[in-house]
Amino acid sequence: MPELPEVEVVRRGLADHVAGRRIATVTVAHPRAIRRHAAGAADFTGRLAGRLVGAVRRRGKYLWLELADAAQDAPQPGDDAVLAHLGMSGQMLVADHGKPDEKHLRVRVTFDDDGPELRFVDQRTFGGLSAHPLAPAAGGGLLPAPVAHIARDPMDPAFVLDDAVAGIRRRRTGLKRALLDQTVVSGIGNIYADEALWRARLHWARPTESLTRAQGRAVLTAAAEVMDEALAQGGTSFDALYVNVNGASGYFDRSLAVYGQTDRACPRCGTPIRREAFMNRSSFSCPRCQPRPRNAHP
DNA sequence: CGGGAAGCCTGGGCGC
DNA sequence: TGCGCCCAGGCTTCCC
Repeated sequence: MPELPEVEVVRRGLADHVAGRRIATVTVAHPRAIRRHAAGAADFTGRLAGRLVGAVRRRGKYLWLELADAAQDAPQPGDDAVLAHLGMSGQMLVADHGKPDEKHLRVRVTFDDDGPELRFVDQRTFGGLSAHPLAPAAGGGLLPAPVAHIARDPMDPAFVLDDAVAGIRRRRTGLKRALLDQTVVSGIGNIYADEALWRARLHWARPTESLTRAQGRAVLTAAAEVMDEALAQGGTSFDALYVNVNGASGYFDRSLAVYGQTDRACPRCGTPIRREAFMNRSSFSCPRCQPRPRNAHP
């Protein structure tokens, strides 16, 4: 599932293969893929056609391509950007024209240089594309409107660890819910939340109100480290014509300590990893390293 | 207004 | 073999 490291791999791929090129045509094969573009498919394609792709930005799991008329144009408030969220199964593929269409091709973008096209492919259509004007953000920079409420992620140079810790401790919920809340800290999904909790030896149901500052720093530092490691491995797996999102977390799945490791030995103490129900899905943890707190959040 | 849960999707895997 | 069910899960929307 694409979480922060996987989206960053895609961002880098787009920066390498799409930035600086002028869009020729845009075809929407499945309207659900642009459902977040309220003005509809014709408006979406019209806003992109003929525009030059500028910088490729990311915050948390959202990424966007700035659009300009000329290469020397610096982005201004009101300029359009193409916003993408990969959801569960979204892929950005850079493909030669002759390559057969993928079964779940949703949007095709061609360029006036006749080079490889950009394809948005998404089996489960939880993801999608939309166009939005950039607007000045409270914390600086220019953001598309749907990203305005998303907190900075741990790879952002302006990320402030202690502010994120304070944000978690202000919540009144379980620790994992807070880690998954993209308005507190962004980029963390189910996989990296479980890995970070294991590294920090904290249980997912730990009430945030009883979390110490040191524990908050530990779990967020662990999240940043595990995502850095995943990025380093995921970055090795894409080639020139494939902007990598393969639906899994690159090669990093070999390095997961707890996620999906039910009944396997904890790498730290050997105790079998347990799986517990959490928000209609799963949490994986070590029963010995991460004992359930007495005051566990329900 | 904050917290929690339902709903959106499809294909792989499994039991019968 | 084929059907039905469960599971994966990020985000928006709705309700309390």
